[in-house]
Amino acid sequence: MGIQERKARNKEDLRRQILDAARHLFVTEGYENVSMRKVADRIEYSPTTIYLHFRNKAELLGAISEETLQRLLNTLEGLSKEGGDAITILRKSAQSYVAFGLEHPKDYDLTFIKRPLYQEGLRLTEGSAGERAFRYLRAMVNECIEQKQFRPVDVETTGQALWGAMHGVTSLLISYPDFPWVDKNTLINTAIDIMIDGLKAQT
Amino acid sequence: MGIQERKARNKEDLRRQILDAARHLFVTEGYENVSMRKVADRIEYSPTTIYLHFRNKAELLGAISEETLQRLLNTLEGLSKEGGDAITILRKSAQSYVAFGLEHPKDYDLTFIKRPLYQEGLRLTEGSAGERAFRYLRAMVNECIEQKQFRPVDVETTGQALWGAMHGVTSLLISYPDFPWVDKNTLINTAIDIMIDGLKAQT
DNA sequence: TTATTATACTTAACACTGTTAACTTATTTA
DNA sequence: TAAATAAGTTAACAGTGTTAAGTATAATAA
Repeated sequence: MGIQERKARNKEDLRRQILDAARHLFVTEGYENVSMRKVADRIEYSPTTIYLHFRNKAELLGAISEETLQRLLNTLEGLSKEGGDAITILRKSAQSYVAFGLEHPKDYDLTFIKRPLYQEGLRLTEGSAGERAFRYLRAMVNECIEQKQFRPVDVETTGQALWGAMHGVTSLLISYPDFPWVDKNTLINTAIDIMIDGLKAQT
Repeated sequence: MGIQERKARNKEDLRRQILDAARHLFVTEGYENVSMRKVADRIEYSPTTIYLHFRNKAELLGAISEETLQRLLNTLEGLSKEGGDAITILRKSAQSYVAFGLEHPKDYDLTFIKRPLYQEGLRLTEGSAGERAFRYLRAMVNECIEQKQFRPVDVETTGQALWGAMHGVTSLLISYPDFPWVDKNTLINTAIDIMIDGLKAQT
């Protein structure tokens, strides 16, 4: 029964085309400046064809955001395999998180800043990228505590505070590019150092 | 020449009506679900009248955001008059900042999260609310250093890192209301404590 | 007081939006 | 070969931000 498979493959191909076209347009022109007709034009299909693959424009954005989250997660999970002590991995992860945002500012904006407003975002269902990302963060914090490099703080609270701080720096740098920031790397590393120092065990 | 004054007053009145109607609608229905026609309906004028006071919808949002910024700034500046040592004032300011966001989530969203995307936001011209807010933050950090409660960190970098952390916690709590957050106050105070601990002078 | 000019506001229109229902065409199954 | 399914399109609806042109009213100048 290769026929059904071919059909499924074609359908999947078109879905990919739509996603790629939409991401390109969303990133270059901004979500609200991109119409379904523009996306359709780009893939040379009629606008309504998109609705055979996505319920509406918000769901199209949702699918793109989910892929962004996956890419970020892959970057982060790769890091823990490089080894090093717990704090080093945590620091590198934090740096990578912000770096990802600054390297793909429009994608970060769509996924973490803009998306929640359109679609109650960030599913944390078992196995979702969001859930895996947060489990990764929890494990890092826990490791720092077990290695006695952090004082015995609450893992969940600390994880959320760390995410907050990193998301804050990232989203401000992205959202206000004209603000008179100090050197970006200095700012990022200072924010990370302050947090880590504040969590360190008293010596 | 009371006539011109009356006219100016009427004009100002209508501007206020537009701003109030627009803020109410933006906050209750969301910026993109509010049309210029809806705002006009609410004040019982034709849609085009709004364009005699604001260049376009984004500028209308900009004016509302500026007022929100003013309100936040007033709240903060009131705090420093209550007295207390430098760290206490800094902590209370940080708490107030987040509290403001959580008490007016839609306003915070419009001003700090959503606005930048529509209009390259946050003017820092001499005397603007944004500029005053940042001067206030710098002064607080400086005071903590001079009182030897903070180690001699760079004031500008530290201020920006603090703002980042607070904005991050605030915007995440607002943007992801369904996320399994720990107790909000615990999270907020933990984030603040970690930062302050990380900045304290070694004793 | 009358004619002119400026102000405040409205009507009508343009080009575009997300989305749905109804239709056509091609492909697969019975 | 006929019926059913799938894939894709056309046409339309109700609504959008915004502009140009028009109208009425009030203020000024003659």
